[in-house]
Amino acid sequence: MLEKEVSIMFKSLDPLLHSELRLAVMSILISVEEADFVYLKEQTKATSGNLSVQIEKLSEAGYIDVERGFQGKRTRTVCRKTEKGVEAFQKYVEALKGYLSL
Amino acid sequence: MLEKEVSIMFKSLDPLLHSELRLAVMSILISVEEADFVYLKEQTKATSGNLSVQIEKLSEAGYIDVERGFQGKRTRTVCRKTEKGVEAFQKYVEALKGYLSL
DNA sequence: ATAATTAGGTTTATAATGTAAACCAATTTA
DNA sequence: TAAATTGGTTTACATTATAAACCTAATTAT
Repeated sequence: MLEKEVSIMFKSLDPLLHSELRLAVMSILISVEEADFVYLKEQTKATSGNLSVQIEKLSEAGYIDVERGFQGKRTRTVCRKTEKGVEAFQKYVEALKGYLSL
Repeated sequence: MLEKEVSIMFKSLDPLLHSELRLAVMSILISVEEADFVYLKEQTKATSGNLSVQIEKLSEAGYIDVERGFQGKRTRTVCRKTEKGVEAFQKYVEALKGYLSL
């Protein structure tokens, strides 16, 4: 009985979300319809390289959609959360609560 | 003005605590006076090697005290949170809330 | 008595991750 | 036209996480 309680104590934390920058990106995208590279960079204070890599990972995982297009003549990369991304985020938050006793 | 709000959005996450296993260990120690290696291993389902390494890191950081002694004739490693560890944990939880909108 | 097994770990080697620095192409400004 | 800026990507390095191998002491089986 005790063992059963124990086994549910610490759910594993999705490694894709358990990363400071990727979590920040998802956090922003959850609360907003879309956000472009420049905006995400400002908000997270990440370097371009790091942000580029982490966006790519979230995209590969299917947690966000990335659309590379143009704003006038300049390139513009726009990101949006996916259904899958939202679910993963919610699940991550629930799992994390087990660690924080929230 | 908006910029000021932005700058406080994502507080940086203590890398020592932003690790699944180390966070689990701290989480246990927060709620309990002391816990030995075997208990921590059971609760976290970590391998001995990984647990050993992460305990050492928390200890080096001054977040926990580690006492190597004996239980009868067998060795027994007991861990306890420190004041510094508790403060770091609380700060981490507060910072994390900014990412989860809790 | 000694050989094998278990308990309680630590050390070491490898794989995965995170990050910054260097780079590139296009655009704008001097 | 040269220099600087924008909007990124690629690459190389440092850090981290993890498992596997190892070690010592104690227990159990032969």
